Amino acid sequence: MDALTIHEAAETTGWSPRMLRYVERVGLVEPARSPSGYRLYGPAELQRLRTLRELLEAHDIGLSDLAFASRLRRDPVLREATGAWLEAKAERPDDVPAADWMRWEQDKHQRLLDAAALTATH
Amino acid sequence: MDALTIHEAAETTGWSPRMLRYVERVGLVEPARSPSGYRLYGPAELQRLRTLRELLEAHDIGLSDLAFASRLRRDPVLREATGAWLEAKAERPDDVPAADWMRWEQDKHQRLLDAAALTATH
DNA sequence: CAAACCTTGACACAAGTGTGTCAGGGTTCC
DNA sequence: GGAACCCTGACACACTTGTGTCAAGGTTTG
Repeated sequence: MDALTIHEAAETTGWSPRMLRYVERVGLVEPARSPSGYRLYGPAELQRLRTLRELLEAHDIGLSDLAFASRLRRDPVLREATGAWLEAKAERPDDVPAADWMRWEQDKHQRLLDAAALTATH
Repeated sequence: MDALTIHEAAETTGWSPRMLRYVERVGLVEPARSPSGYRLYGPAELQRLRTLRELLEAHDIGLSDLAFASRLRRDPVLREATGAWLEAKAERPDDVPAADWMRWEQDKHQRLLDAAALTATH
């Protein structure tokens, strides 16, 4: 099979072995393990590691930022709470007629329910 | 008018004056200024500061997390880039028939265009 | 005009992030 | 069976985040 060890994966992705372990602990790329516990990086993981590098460098963000984004998308309550707070900041009432606003609120609640249902279906 | 100085605002919101300046520098609550440069906190800012405290404590997140969430919602390119990366992680192909997938991709591009148009309209 | 505010800037410090290196001990492979 | 890998855990360091405190100087107000 075509799975690389951590040093090999480091070579082809540009990360250091140390950082591959760190990326794993942050929860962003978790490779399979061999019976004896060796990390095994398959083509999918290698690709994710390469795009991860590009993503971080292109936008000057950190692993923790991405971890938070991941949390945002997994936790609809958090997403709506932060969304609501930030939304108020950008709010310019004349931009949004009352009917649109109410429809938006309604949609938001629906989205919240949808998301909750999704995460509930394991 | 009913605008409070930084110490008064600190009293009624539970933040310290030091932290109110920090919150401002992070870009989350930016009070008006008096002609001589004093910060003036109106009812809107006070309310935002209180809900900000609740939000941070309720979800155990930091100011920087919220700042990143703000950046996410202002920058559609960043949003789609992070979204695409994280999406791949949760991906389970059997959950998503090809037709749905293509529709989703199409919607995503439309959303990206919409968002870009929105931010472009100043 | 002096007390009691306000401003910015700096020093300080704990905790978290990102990264290297090294130690002690298991695994693979020629 | 020894070289060359792998594992976890720890020490170390720089930088960021979140806070407090203090200094030097402007503002407001009794």
